[in-house]
Amino acid sequence: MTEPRWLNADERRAWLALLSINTLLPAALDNQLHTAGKVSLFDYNVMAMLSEAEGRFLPMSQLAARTSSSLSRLSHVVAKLEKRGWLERRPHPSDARVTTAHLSDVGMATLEALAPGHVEAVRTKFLDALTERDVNDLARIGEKIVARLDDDHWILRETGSRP
Amino acid sequence: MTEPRWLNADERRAWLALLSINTLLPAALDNQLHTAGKVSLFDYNVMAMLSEAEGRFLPMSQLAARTSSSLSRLSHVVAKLEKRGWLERRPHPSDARVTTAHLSDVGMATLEALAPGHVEAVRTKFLDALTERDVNDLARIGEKIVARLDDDHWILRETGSRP
DNA sequence: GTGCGTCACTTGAACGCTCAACCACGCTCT
DNA sequence: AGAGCGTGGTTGAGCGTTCAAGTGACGCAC
Repeated sequence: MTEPRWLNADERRAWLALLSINTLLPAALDNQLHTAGKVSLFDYNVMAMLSEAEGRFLPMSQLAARTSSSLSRLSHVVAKLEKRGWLERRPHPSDARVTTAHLSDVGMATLEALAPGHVEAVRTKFLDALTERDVNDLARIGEKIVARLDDDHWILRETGSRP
Repeated sequence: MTEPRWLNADERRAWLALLSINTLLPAALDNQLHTAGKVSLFDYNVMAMLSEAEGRFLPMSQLAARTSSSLSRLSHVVAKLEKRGWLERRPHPSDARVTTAHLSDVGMATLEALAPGHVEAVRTKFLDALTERDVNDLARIGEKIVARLDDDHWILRETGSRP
């Protein structure tokens, strides 16, 4: 058994910072969304991903991929959002195994009402701290990390421009 | 009501990557720690922070600061770890309001047994994807974000990286 | 020295997430 | 046609987290 390679100063700084961001940033954004409309960051993201999809619907498994979540977690959340009338589940016409989640008009309206405040929060809690170069570096580094965690994550193929 | 400033391409890339990392990285590390010793990443961090403190103890509120957690969350977790014999809570000698959490010898031994595997996982899941320059950039950018979220976070004093 | 606000926690209930089990369907192979 | 396997999704139990409320203790004002 060989001696483990402990972290050096920079590695430790990077890791501790990421760990803190990891708990503080979602908490801050969750907070804003929850006071604005009783929605969690994850809920918001589920609806946002649907709103950007062709026809505003996606199979559950694709939606899970886009939100980096397990199918189980997504299933529970979609059930909750469906009860609120923001989503609807329908069987897939040609493959009876798949369920598609559709964003309803009410859901879309809710999302549009929430979006400006949310984007503003993303800026004030996060992006405003960074220079243009920082943002660019972070995108590059972040995508490297994502690739390491899931080498065919949808992010790595995508080219969009909205939240 | 003015038009919200939507995210540009790089901002969106950075934000989506961070969002994914945020769910994938803790999941991966939690997983390793849980199979190695039925411990969560947060549990591990609580013990690690205590192990690095003078005398291996800290007041609850300072421990909460070092783990970026709420006092409530910490209180529940410390109760759990205390039941396992890894921690002990004692009243502060001069201020009866504060409780100090002490890492026990058993807790320290557990931590030391877990540490090599955990550090290895931090490397393989995360640091190994990055060059030396990436790590440096990430530390710099990460600390900026932390500062924006909590302007006197302990991390920012520890590494002496502020004016 | 007596209020009164604040501080440092703790608690319990409600809610969310994870994990393992399960079901139904489709595909392939024989 | 049927067995077996993989895929897509759901469910419920157990556990973890959050939120709001509560408990003492300190400290300052008067």
